[in-house]
Amino acid sequence: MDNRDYSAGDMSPVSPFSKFCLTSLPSIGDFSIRAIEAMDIENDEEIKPEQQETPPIPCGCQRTHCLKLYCECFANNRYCIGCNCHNCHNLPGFEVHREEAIKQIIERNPGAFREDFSTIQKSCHCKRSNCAKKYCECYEAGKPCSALCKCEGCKNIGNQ
DNA sequence: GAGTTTGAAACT
DNA sequence: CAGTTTCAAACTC
Repeated sequence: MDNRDYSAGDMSPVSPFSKFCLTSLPSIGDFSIRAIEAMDIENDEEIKPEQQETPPIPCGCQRTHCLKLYCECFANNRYCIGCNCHNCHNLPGFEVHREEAIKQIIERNPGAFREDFSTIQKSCHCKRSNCAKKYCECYEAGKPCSALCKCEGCKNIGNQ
């Protein structure tokens, strides 16, 4: 008996890293199906945004193949669906590339893809926006800046 | 729509 | 760890 994990459903063993992704990043599974469906209709202009559960936030990445955290889709554990990106590798057909990229990012920052990402207190380093524009991640998240932030001239201090 | 500004992410 | 560069989005015109 080999003790490799074949739970992915095909004949390929599941690496520890893949297993991590499958178990810790459940949204990938959901979106892989949607992404494949979306690929079939990518030229169909009749897509109705209001029918989609999660409003798409299309990226426009040009240089990163959507495999770095600069890409909003990739950073949120989503495949690129209906995006305006170029040479996108954040798609079901590039799993090897994706896994390698995710692995690198997790090595650098183990919390980068945490499932409860949205609940983590963000911290910013804004200097010029006064944390009053969406350049500021705290502001964009609708949360006041905290002691974790190192911003200057912060006006995002909640309702005071 | 083109160009500028911004700050996170990535890199050194 | 700090400084610098790269990047894509937010913003302005």
